[in-house]
Order: sequence, then structure tokens, then C-alpha cells
Amino acid sequence: MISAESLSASQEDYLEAIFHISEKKMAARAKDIAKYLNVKASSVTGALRILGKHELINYAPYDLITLTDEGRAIAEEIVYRHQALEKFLVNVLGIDREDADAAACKMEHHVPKAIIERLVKYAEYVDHCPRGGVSWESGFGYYCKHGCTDQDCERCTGEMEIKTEKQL
Amino acid sequence: MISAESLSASQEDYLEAIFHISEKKMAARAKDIAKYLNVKASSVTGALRILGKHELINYAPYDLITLTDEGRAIAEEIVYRHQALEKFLVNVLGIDREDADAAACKMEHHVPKAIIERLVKYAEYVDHCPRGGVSWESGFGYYCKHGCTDQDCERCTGEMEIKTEKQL
DNA sequence: ACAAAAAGTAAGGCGCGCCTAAAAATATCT
DNA sequence: AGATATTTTTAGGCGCGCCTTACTTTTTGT
Repeated sequence: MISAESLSASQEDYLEAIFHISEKKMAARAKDIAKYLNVKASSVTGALRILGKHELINYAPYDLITLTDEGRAIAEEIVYRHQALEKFLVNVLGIDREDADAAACKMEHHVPKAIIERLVKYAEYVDHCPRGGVSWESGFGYYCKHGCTDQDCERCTGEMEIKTEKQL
Repeated sequence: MISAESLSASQEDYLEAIFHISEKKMAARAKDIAKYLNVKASSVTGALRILGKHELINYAPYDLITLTDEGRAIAEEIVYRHQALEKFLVNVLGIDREDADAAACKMEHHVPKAIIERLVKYAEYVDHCPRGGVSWESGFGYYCKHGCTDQDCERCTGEMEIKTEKQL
């Protein structure tokens, strides 16, 4: 029994790739995985053997590759993280979908579960109650482009910035 | 000339450690760095040689370790990313400072610059114009604990969730 | 000054994850 | 079926980043 925490980032990528490929083709081939991950086919074999050893995939040489129940559960968890991150980046921060996807790929292995959950809550809040939340559409996008245009805003005198102590 | 992008996560950690240690002691010793990064002193030597070769630190065997101007600039960029992330996690998402710091450590090497900048903007917006933004204090924290309590909220019938297509 | 302690360095090893080149298994075509 | 093309696996190598062990340099105490 392997917990999702003990997988390396690379192994998570393989699991995620297998999951996505399996959605469309019933089973994944090594070649597909290699193409999906921009990796050589020979690199895939080793990864598959490890995932097989952990019983996350059904793997036998020259045979079809499928996820075990446990593997699928973990893969879904990973995909969930990716989607949650991407959704947050797009809906809240206003990042382009394409950039958000790329960023999510980089980040997904390194954001603690607790943070993901909080961030889902936040996106949900923004999406659910637009009158209270700040999405890109409801104010933040405008602020991003034009800054604070509220004449009466008492903060506009004392600007706040994040600076390193010794920064010039 | 080395750009900040070409440094490995590990090298960034070393640079960051040297920066923080130098803030308090004028110069860093290998032992301090080892302790700071929970790494053996012998592992430090190799890293220092690489950073020295890239002219990010002034390094000579048995001598004091200081940052070059370029090294300091990059270190400040790294620290900035860490602080920006942490601030966002705390002020916007309401994560405990301690957890936020740990999370920032894990994430800081993997969040694209453009995302960091957007996220700084967002935190700034929330902090700057609390009447418009949603910080932990101004509504989101309450929502997190109690959910949407607006009786008239027309969204509360059609719940939205992030789900994998095949998820049970 | 000189032995003892502390700090730093060198050499060699290990795991991970990728690569290339070549061999083996499988699929396809006539 | 037999030749050919495709896919997969094996074998061996490389870089990174960490480790341990042993050695050298510097600092410290008397």
C-alpha cells in the first residue's frame, strides 16, 4: 500500500498521463505515454515497472497498461489538484487558460493538500457569491490594469510593497 | 552571466540560505549553511563551488562566503518570491503563518514568475482596498467555516464542484 | 608553540530520472 | 507464412544532489 505522498513528482506525472490516455483509449501504450510526457519510450519502461511494483498499474511486459483501483484513486487526486489549481489561476487571478495549465503542471506536485483545499474553497466562494468575492471580472481585472481609482481611498497615500530588507 | 531561471531548486535554496545568514553575520560559513538546509557540510562544498563558478558568490576554499552583486540580486528575487507567496497564503487564503512558510518553501521554486506577480497584485488589491477585496477577515473566513448564509443567494441551488469526469 | 578540537575539503558511492543504441517481441502487409 | 515495420524492452551511460569516510587546514586552549 502506497500513499499518494510517497510518489515522486515524476511518478505522479506518469500516473496522470496514464489516466488521461486511458480516458480516451481504454488502455495506454508506452508510446502514448512517452509522447504525452515528452520523454523517450525507453524511459517509460522503468517508470512503469516501479508503478507496477507498487500496484498502481497492471503491468506486464508487452501487455496493455491499465490503472488499478488504487492507482486510479491516486491519479484522480492528482488530476483534481491540477484542475483546482488551474481553475483558481483562471477564475481568481485572471491568468490565460493556456498559461494557467502550464503553471498548474509545474506547481501541482508541490502545493500541499491543505493549501489546495483552501484555494478550492476560495475559488468556490468567488464563483458562488460574486457579490462578495473578487474574481478577475468583478473588480480585480480592472484594478490590475488601472490601479486603485477610488478618489476617497485612504490607503492610496501609504503605499504597501513587499520588499526585502536590504533591497535597494 | 547566469539568469535566475537556470538555477536548480537546490541551488536556489543555497543562495537563499546564504542571503539569510549573511543578513545576520556579515558572511556565511559552510557549517551555518549546512545547518540551515539540513544537509551535511560536505554537501555544501560542491554547491558552493558551482555557485562560485557562476560568480554568484565569492568563494575560495577555507575563506568566508559572500554574495556577489549578481548573486545578491538573484537571492533577493528568490526571497521576494517566498515572501510574496507566504503573504498571499496568509492574508488571502487565511493559512497559518507557520504552515504558509512551509508551503512557500515547497512551492517557491515551481511557481512561474508571471503567476507570482499576479498573485502579488491580488494580495495588494485585497490589502489595499478591503472594501472590494476578499481577505480571510473580510468574509472568506466566515464562508470557510459556515458556507453561504445568504438566504437570497440564487446560486445555492445549483452547487458547483470541481470533479474529474469519471469520478464516482 | 603545540596538541586538541573544529571547520572545511576530497573521494567514492547511491538513487533518481533521463538518455542512446541495440536487441527482442509484436503487428502488419503481400 | 515470411519479410518488414512498429513497438517495447534491455543494457549501459550521464548529471544532479545527496551521503559517508577519511584527510587537510584553521582555530583554540594552555
